[in-house]
Amino acid sequence: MDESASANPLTAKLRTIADLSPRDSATLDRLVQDVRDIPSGGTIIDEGDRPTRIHLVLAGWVARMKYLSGGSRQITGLLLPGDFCNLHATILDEMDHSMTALVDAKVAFVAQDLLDDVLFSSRAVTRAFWWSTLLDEAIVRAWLVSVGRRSGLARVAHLFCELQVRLTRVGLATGDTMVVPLTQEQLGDATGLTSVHVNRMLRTLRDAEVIDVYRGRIRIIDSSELRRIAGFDPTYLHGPETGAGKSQHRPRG
Amino acid sequence: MDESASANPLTAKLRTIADLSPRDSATLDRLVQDVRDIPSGGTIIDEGDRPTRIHLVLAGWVARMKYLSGGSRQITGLLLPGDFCNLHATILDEMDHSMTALVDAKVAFVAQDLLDDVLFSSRAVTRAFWWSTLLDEAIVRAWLVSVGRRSGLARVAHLFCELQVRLTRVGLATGDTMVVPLTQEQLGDATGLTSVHVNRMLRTLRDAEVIDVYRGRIRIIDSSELRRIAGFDPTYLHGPETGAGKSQHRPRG
DNA sequence: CGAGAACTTGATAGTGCTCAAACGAGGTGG
DNA sequence: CCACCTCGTTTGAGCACTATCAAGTTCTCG
Repeated sequence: MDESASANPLTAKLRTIADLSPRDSATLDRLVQDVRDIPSGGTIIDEGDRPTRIHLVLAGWVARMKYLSGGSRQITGLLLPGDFCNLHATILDEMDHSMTALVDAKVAFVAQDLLDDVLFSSRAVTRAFWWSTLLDEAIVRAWLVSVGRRSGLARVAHLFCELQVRLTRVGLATGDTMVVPLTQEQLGDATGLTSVHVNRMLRTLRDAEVIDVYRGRIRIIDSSELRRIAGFDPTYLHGPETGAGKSQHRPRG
Repeated sequence: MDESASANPLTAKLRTIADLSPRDSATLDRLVQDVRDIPSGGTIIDEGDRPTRIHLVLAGWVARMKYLSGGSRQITGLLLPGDFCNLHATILDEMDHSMTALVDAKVAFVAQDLLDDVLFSSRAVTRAFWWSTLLDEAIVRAWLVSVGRRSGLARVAHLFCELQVRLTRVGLATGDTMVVPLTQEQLGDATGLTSVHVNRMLRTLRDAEVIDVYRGRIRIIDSSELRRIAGFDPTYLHGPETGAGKSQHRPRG
């Protein structure tokens, strides 16, 4: 959208921790060649497919999801603009989950060779890509912690805290408001809850005047209270804004 | 233990998918220089620490764990011999979780430079390391699916199915029996259940004559029934033994 | 043999699920 | 412009899976 700077959200994201030269930035733009529009609900790659390209989300939201035989499903990751779907997926035989666009999305399809070229183009870029990979892993682990050990209310709150940080990094959230185009069913699939229960947790957060939800737009009214409810410690997002909220863990037994 | 072949469980694991030359195998052994004994319950690296080395488990079991402020904790990964704790962790500022030995363990501490040397020593090794990294990610995601969408019984069963495959790869399980030195509380921390409930699920599996648990040793009596209960599809472990159980997912909505 | 850790089991409570129905908003065709 | 249809949200009632609390019991090891 902004033509003066790079329109590449990946650059914005990597700048979170890396000092990218204009040349690095230009190199990253080389990834954006084969851009495809994926309509809302469209599949980018399906379980069982053999991956041949790497995917980079440029616009819209994409979910990593796994369907179970009973018909239920779990969203194991939300990919925002600037996020990759598996940097080296082409090494694997077949996909064990699928990637679906949750809203109309733009996705760059990148050949592994091109990716490798870019990846090793400079020390800063290599390092930034590794950071990005480790961040993705950290996010999945944080989700596992949420789903395994937090209450429904805390899970929903925690997801919002995370999204606020991630969206801010790519310029998609400013201040206290962000667009979260997820249905309550999708929120449930991401947090391991049912849509009915998500609805009740949202109402609780609204009644407590912690957040305001209106038409896919979330306004965080009381950020510190939201983080308290969530037990949110941004350390795992490994950014510069981490500061403040250090964890107070205490080993047991 | 077996002096004739490489005593390096990493080699055994990577051979699952890679054709490693004797030279590759020797290169991998170079990682095993600074080996430390970690007693049961000992911490390898703690939340908040700045990682300076990569860790490779050689013997024993190690858990990735995250403590929450309420005192509860979630195990987000079980590292068996041959498993790395974060190939490039040194890129990150500080650990967002800790690594603890669940039994007496031997862990190789590897400098990032040495690791990089080995990593790029041959095309086969580079590829094998990537496979290993992607596998780790896939396992976390599978745990997330379990905890988010499976019943307590299925979660416990699924973990056993996974461990059976992983232990077999490094020669620690033969046939239907494996040593699983986890307390019921630790099983609970891994599956998002309480120790009491784990106990009941184990009893259910035992009463159904699906598994036999005795003194930290598990014998799988009815493998296909265990996999049915778990909804286990080994595809995510991306090995050659994947074969048989293809998933039958059916997208919804 | 004693002490502590881990396992078992029972009773009770509660968080979150299931089933059901009504309501609201957006889109489409008449 | 309105009827109608669909998808998503909202709310209620009842239930079930899993947590919590509380003893016992068994195992392990010094």
